[in-house]
Amino acid sequence: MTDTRSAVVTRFAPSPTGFLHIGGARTALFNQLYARHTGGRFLLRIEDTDRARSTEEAVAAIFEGLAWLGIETDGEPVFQHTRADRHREAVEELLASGNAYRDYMTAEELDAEREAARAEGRAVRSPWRDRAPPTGANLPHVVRFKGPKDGDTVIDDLVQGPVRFSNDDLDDLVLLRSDGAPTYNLAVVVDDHDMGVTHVIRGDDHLNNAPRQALIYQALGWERPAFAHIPLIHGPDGAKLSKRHGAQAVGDFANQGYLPEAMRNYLTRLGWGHGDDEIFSDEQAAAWFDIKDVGRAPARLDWDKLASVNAHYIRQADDARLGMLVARAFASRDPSMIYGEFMGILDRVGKRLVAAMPFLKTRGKTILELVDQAEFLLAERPLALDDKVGAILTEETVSRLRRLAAALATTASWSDPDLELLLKAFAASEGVGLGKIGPGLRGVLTGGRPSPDLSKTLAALGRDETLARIHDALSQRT
RNA sequence: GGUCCCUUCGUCUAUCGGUUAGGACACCAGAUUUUCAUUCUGGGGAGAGCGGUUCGACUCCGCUAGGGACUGCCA
Repeated sequence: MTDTRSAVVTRFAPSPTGFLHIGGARTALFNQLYARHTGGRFLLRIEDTDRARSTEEAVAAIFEGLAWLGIETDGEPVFQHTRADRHREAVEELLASGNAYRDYMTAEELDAEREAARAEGRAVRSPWRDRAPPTGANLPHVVRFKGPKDGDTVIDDLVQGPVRFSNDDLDDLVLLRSDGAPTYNLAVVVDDHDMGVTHVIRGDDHLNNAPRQALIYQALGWERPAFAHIPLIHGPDGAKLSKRHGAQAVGDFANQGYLPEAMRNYLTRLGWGHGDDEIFSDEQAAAWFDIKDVGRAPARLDWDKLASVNAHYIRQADDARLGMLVARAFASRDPSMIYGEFMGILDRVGKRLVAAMPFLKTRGKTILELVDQAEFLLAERPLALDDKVGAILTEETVSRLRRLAAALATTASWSDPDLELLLKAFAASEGVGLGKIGPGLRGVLTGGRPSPDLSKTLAALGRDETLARIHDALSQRT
């Protein structure tokens, strides 16, 4: 492992045109996993050669998304646009060696050529490919790659296997735009080479670019990296994942109450398998992950399975962390809230939530569901009671609740097990089963909201709140 | 239209020429239960179709069908 020349180098190279897509996140994860697995390095490059489309916010969104997911890169990120001079240098080389040419076609001529090429079912080529450049004035032009017309280019894809392309089918792609800016296909090749990338693991949508890039490597006399094109993530209906499927940005999943460790586990398992293993640690994932085990078919996002994995990690998670996440999600329900109020709510409910978390966290699959389940705790007095609760509060129940309140007011211990004993003893003294006590008490304490075992509910509420809620309901009755 | 890729239960997958085709999620039924959940037990459910190769094919090959990507001076 000391031979740095053979050490694996992977990279994630998103273009900052919006948010961090969940599919991109998985690509990043696979790259990181493979680097970890091989003891190599995992780099990040921001593909911002198209300055008009790239925004600061989008760059920030990528960093944020990766940070939230817990994906760390080795070394500083590379911004592609800063390397434009180096890209142009490579183009000069290509021009000099006869592997590129200046193309003076006008927009109209290009349109015509494209149409003709499509009609004839052939690749786009410029007449300037075999023509001497115009003399005199410095006319506007792009630089195109002059690819071979004969032979095949074979990509030995680590996921898809050998894929053969006929060179004649490949367009003479633009290397330099008329404003002198480098294009994607040129920049990736130069940057991957300069960064020492050995394994290009990226989305399936780039498979068609691979032969063009391979040809550029060849023309530049560079050794090409290994390619691994992983299938895209589709929505539950099999179509490309889009907004209407509920979420596509990493941030959406965060907002919907999924834990980053659950996302990592789920995403890793999506399109990759290791026997029957479903739940595994980051260390296990790194130890097991190999590109050859990545599936070749696109995988659909399954919300139920994600939720199930998330539920597992919620149960494992630290109570204090969960308590704050739930409190924050609860407070965030009101978008008009100002920061001070927000902190106030966190302060008011945070502690109660953390204390209740041991039995609360088995009751929901996402943080948002936990908020629903914690609602009985968070609601402020006096509680609105739903109709069902009203129906339970018969004369008999009410008088029984009075006697129970008295017993609760004087009991020495307010712990869950003692409260359970008290409840049972009370039921016995009334000569009835717990079924006669439970619904009424639960009703006045929660207003009809879902809640855990009665004794746990009492314990979570605390003595003062419990008695106050009972009195609220009783005074409403009479 | 052209080039390329894909196809095992509803979903994610295991299998890497010989298995009653396994697991997980989801679903259904039952048990437990003071609400809602949880938990437990059991159950149904798959090799797209058609041809080859082979003693033997989910596994290899071909065709068909269906799905997808690309086809930009976007990445």
